[in-house]
Amino acid sequence: MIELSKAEFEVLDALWLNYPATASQIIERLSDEKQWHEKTIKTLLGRLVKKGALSFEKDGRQYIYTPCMERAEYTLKESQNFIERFFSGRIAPLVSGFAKSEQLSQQDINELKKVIDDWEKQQK
Amino acid sequence: MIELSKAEFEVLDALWLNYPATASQIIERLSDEKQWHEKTIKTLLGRLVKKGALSFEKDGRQYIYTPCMERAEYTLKESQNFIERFFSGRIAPLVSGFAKSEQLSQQDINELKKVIDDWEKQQK
DNA sequence: AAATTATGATTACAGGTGTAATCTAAACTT
DNA sequence: AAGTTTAGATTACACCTGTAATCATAATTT
Repeated sequence: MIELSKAEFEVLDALWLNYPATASQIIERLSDEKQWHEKTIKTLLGRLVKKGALSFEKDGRQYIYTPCMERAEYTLKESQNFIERFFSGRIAPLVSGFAKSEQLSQQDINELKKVIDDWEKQQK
Repeated sequence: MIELSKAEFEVLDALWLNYPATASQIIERLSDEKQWHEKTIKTLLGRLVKKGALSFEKDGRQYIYTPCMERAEYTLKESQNFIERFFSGRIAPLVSGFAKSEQLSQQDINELKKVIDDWEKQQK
């Protein structure tokens, strides 16, 4: 699995919003939430390329970046990894921990029910 | 939140198995799964103490370590953090990602149903 | 054409991390 | 009592990370 740092992920996440995109577009998108210097974001873009998380094409002297994987694919791997590390690979204990500490809303419950429902339908 | 590295967490996890415990007991427990040198584990214990994740009492020249928090408490915080970062704080999309990629077993579904059930009962 | 600007590349630098080795002193052996 | 072992403390060191600044160069402006 490609290992991304927190900051690297946030840059990639800004690209996932809409891609391909140039560095300046990504910087623009991040400018609301983060106080990062433009140089910082460029450094992170470079590291993402080096790690194989992004590819780019040249357009004049600019680069046009594209993620090398989909967000869902990446977050799935991260999730598996997380659940393996903290809950021996079982997902229910994670949800159960939320329930016990009153972190679940009725909306969460409804959404979870739907996921279960869909899963069962799909099993037929 | 106390931030622990991967390796630090694994050492703490070995202590959570049964505590209080001495360094040598922890080293013994980890010896099956990890190829860590004894010195490495001692370094990690020291870092855990420094970060405030462990406390200890002296017993002759040995230390007897105790975690400063419960496992469930720590994993809950990590989970919240994780879900915030990758799923904007919503838990259902994480579970849904597992479902879509066929990572859910019937057992997982049963366990999830029980969590939901218990939650609903508790709401009365 | 010269000056300025903007882009990516390279360099910087402190603090965290994995992975120990060495040091120091107390406890145990002989 | 002297030597040896062992526990924790200190030091080591390369790579990762956050956070840029500087450099080289191509494009744009004047």
